[in-house]
Amino acid sequence: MLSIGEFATIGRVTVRMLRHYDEIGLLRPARTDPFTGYRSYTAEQISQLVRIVELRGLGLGLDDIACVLREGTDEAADESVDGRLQSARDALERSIAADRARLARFDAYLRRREGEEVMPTSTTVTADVRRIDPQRVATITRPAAGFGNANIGPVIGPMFPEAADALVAAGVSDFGPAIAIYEADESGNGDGVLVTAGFVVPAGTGDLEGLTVRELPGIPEAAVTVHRGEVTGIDGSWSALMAWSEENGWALDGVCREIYWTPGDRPQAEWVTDLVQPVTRAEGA
Amino acid sequence: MLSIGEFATIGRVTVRMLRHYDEIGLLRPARTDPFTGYRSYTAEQISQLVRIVELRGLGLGLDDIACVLREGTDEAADESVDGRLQSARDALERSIAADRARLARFDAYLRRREGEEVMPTSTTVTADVRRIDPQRVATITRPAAGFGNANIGPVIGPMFPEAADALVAAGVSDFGPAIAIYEADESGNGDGVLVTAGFVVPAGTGDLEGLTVRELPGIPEAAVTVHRGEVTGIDGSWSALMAWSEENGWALDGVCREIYWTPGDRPQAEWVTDLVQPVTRAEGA
DNA sequence: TTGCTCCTCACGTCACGTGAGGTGGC
DNA sequence: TTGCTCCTCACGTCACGTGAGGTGGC
Repeated sequence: MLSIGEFATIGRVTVRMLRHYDEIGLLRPARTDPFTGYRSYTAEQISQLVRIVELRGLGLGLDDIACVLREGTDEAADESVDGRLQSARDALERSIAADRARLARFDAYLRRREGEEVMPTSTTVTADVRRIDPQRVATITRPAAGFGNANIGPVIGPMFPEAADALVAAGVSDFGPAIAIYEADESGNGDGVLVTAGFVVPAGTGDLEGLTVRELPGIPEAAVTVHRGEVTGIDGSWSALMAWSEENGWALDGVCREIYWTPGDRPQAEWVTDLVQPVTRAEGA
Repeated sequence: MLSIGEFATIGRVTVRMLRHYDEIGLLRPARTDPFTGYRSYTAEQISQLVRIVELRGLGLGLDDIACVLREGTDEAADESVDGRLQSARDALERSIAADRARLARFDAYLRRREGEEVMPTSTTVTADVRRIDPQRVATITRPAAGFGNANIGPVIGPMFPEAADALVAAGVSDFGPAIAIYEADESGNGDGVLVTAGFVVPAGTGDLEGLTVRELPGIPEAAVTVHRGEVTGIDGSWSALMAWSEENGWALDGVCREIYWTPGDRPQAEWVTDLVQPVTRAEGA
């Protein structure tokens, strides 16, 4: 019989860990003195401990380890053990992939920091690249003569109240933020833009009179920044987002969107607008 | 001014996270109503939140993030921020390396499991590969005619009491477990073995009369199993360890050791002995 | 009045590390 | 008596998730 200290030394674990394994029933000492509480282990238990240490080293949780150890003696454990091993392995792979992506972003961040130190007068944009989930939207689409707030503004202005009225008329009152999408219009002289404006509606919303309901696909990687205040200044934020994307090694890839988070009854100075530009990793970046 | 719910929606974080950031002082709302406790945020604070989310996505802890955000306004923060970023990046790299090693061991473990299912009668050895730290030992060395317990036993038997007596005579009484090392003896007919036996002594122990004190180097990767019981059965455990190493894609690489954990005054049936064999990853494994 | 948003505690997470305070055998 | 090992609580870790129980304005 070995004392807890001897057993811990041989197994290269701490005494505290052995007490913990006892407490959760993972590895009970062969004997516990009923008066002093002293734990005693047998030499045979070393192999159990070695297995626990090995499995823990693979990243398994103690409950999974308990299942693996019970294998062969407990039918319920037998059934779940393969699944538990598989999901632990999956978690490990996901963790590696996530950490690698993190490291790439970290290095991009450090390069940007360097750039700012060298050239501290450059416009500091707070932007990042993230995944955008699919959204269902109820919209109106109209042509405009070109990009830029001067062309877009007068066209899109009336579209939001119209879309909101149509939604209310159709009995939908719990719609989300306003959204705008800009696509090149190839039917005209080539400079035209198709302006789509409307509101996010709950998933599963069907057709609505006077509105086009469609599912905007999710975007795996989109450069996103926030524009604050008057809509007249939005061109500058778009330029800054484009510049930021290029500087950080992202290539523009797809149709951009604007999401107006703030209700229309607030003063424009308080508006908060997401600018969303799909991107892909640029070659050589 | 934005309510906590609006601010959370725009920033794609939970309300609970904003309360947490308020609590730890990372991001205080622009205003907190003194009577109701309601938090209000300004549109300008969005950029702060975006930065926090971005840095958290790089794996930084909230205290590190606080430091980065204070940069430029707080000299103490300025000094530590580069170090904090560096150590966060280092941690990320280490985590990736550790997870990759884990994954490799996981796959080796799964292959072994497969093998056991196919051939459940095979001897099940509980062994694993781990790092062995350097140890200081006080030893005696003598030649034996060959490997195996029949050759080694009679030679090594008297060496432990002799070494222990010499240690006590030299005034060292707090020595650790007994240890044995076996090296091929190239001075004879080629079958001979140099048997080194002694005890682990505290780091820094100097020369001792009648004993050779030396530093055993650490081993980055060693296959280790535990032999339980009589020393006469130790050959079988060694064979099993060699077989296990080969089956799991490890090539033997270096001089093996035995570590006798159990004090000599216990019956041999209770002895616990580590068998340690340095290995390297076999080609093609 | 019903819904909705907001509030403040406060426990739970995971596998122990780390004292505090005390006991038993050499 | 001094050291050493052992014991049982019980708090702390990290960044929140998740109720419980209650309030304020439409």
